[in-house]
Amino acid sequence: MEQFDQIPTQMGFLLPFPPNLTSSPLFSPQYSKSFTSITPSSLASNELDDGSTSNLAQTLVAITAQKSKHGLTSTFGGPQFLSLHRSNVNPWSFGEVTDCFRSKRSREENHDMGFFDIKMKVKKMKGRRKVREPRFCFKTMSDVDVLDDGYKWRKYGQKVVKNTQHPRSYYRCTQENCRVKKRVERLAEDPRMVITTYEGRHVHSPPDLNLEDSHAQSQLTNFLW
DNA sequence: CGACTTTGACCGGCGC
DNA sequence: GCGCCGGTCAAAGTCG
Repeated sequence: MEQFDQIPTQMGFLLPFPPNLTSSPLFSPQYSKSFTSITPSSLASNELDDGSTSNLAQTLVAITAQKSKHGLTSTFGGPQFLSLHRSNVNPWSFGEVTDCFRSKRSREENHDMGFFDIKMKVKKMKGRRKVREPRFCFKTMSDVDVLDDGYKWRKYGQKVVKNTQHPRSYYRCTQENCRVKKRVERLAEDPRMVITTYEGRHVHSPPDLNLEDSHAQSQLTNFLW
């Protein structure tokens, strides 16, 4: 597999607070205050001590190291990332980001934020509470569907979702005892864009990457900013 | 022959 | 209660 050609040259992570964020139907002020942007210092200080952030950093380090290994410069952009889960400074006590897709209502009303809407599930489950793994998702401009993030994945399903012409693929980490999953699909409005959603935390380092490698770690900052 | 992909069936959550 | 839909399973197929 040609590893590195598969890394996208452009990566627009969700969601770098657009100015009109709070005016979106799905981003009422009481929702938007629940979000916290992730900064290099907050990552470093473990301020955002939750699974999604950790896993995001983990994956970014992996991808960055892959780029570094192949002598490529990072062109990843975006000033801020969004915490998608509960944390000390993100006291969104119950709820989760469920879908990083443009909402039906937004489509119908022809909102064009230039970003995706996030649909939030805020109601409680009946009876016992369902525990969901932390998630984060991002979109990339790429010819290939599956980005090489250093981990090994096994495909376990594919589904055509409603109102999209491209199927969604489901992958699981092949590492034993690691329950991380990811789904990959192409954006209906722009098939050049790939939406990747990670769910869960890896309980191991990428097979072909030593995360203790200080070089890889130091690349994270360059990668992000 | 093992690892991986494909694909139809199945299941559970959710909205009406 | 029913039907729709997304997510998962698992048997069969493919590949190296």
